[in-house]
Amino acid sequence: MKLSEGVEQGLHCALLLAEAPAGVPLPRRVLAEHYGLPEAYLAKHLQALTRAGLLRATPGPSGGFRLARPADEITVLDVLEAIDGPASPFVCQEIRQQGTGAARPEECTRPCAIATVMVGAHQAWRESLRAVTLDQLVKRVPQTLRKRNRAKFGSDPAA
Amino acid sequence: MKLSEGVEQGLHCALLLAEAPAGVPLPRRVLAEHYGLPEAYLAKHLQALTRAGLLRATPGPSGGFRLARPADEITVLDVLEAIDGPASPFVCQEIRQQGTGAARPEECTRPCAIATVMVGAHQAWRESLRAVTLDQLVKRVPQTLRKRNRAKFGSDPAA
DNA sequence: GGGTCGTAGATACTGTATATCCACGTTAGA
DNA sequence: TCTAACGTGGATATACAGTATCTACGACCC
Ligand code: SF4
Ligand code: SF4
Repeated sequence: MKLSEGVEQGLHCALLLAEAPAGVPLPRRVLAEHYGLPEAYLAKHLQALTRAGLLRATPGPSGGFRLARPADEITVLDVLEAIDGPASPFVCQEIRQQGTGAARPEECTRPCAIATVMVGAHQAWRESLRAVTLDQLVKRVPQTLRKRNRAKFGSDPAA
Repeated sequence: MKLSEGVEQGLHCALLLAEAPAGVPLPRRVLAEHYGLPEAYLAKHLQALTRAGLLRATPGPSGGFRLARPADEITVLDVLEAIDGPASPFVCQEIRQQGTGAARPEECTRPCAIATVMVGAHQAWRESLRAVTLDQLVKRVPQTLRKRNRAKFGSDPAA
């Protein structure tokens, strides 16, 4: 079981966009260079985030990506599921209905205990990620680093 | 992100062993046929469970696999991590220290916020699985099915 | 109004990890 | 001693994450 590497890239980029002033879109090239990431691969994830309605993309010169909503309305879970998909890592193979010891259909009317446990665990995982917003993450970024980023991307709100 | 298919197979087999009477080992061939699973592949997972100390394997004629401890001392998490490994699905790539916007080492003394959130989610997931034992799962198996299994594997405790 | 550049978007290809299978060696019982 | 079970290693097939490339669109400049 391994989470796509794109999730971390997407989270970092979303976090950086949350740090930057609202009106200034950052092009994917800038994002890629800022973190030393392969630009083509990052493009795929930024598209996924855009399709999910988390980012807003504007083409043309001086275009780029920016958050589609306030940073306190975007959760870590939103970003993760936009990139990695909402599916549960546990996929049922209906083992109980196969082989010589197969259960009869009338014994499978209710979801089996194993599947129930796995669904519960997945929900616990999701809840834990849903509880944190980008806004909360920004506040934990070291002050010195935040200051440098603001200087880099033009912190002047009177644009 | 996808969980290994072997996890479900391992869980079903462990559950069946928990249903069967304690002293009777079941050979892997019987387990495989009971659920219609590829025997060679199942062998790999049963070995993993044995190495983890959850099952006890006895070679030779009338040998097979049985639980190494009582069913109420084996959790779903035990089985899952024995087969799929204990690693967190989120692997850190240290993105923050790369690229033109790299953070300085003195800004990375504490684990970053993103990693913290992911670790927390993983722990929530594990706790949810640790809370359920094989014994509890057995009680949720339909009575008719349980009866059939006992009849099949010899329920006589006076062996 | 037309040309040009810089952006996102879509598509095709490659590499790696997972799932499956097989063949041999080892151990314990009859 | 022969048989039936587990143990181990490696070869093969396949699915998916990761990579590179090409196309379409919109703003800006002339
Ligand atoms: S529903 Fe339960 S019994 Fe059926 S295949 Fe899934 S885990 Fe196994
Ligand atoms: S520790 Fe945090 S900042 Fe560093 S690579 Fe991991 S998620 Fe990113």
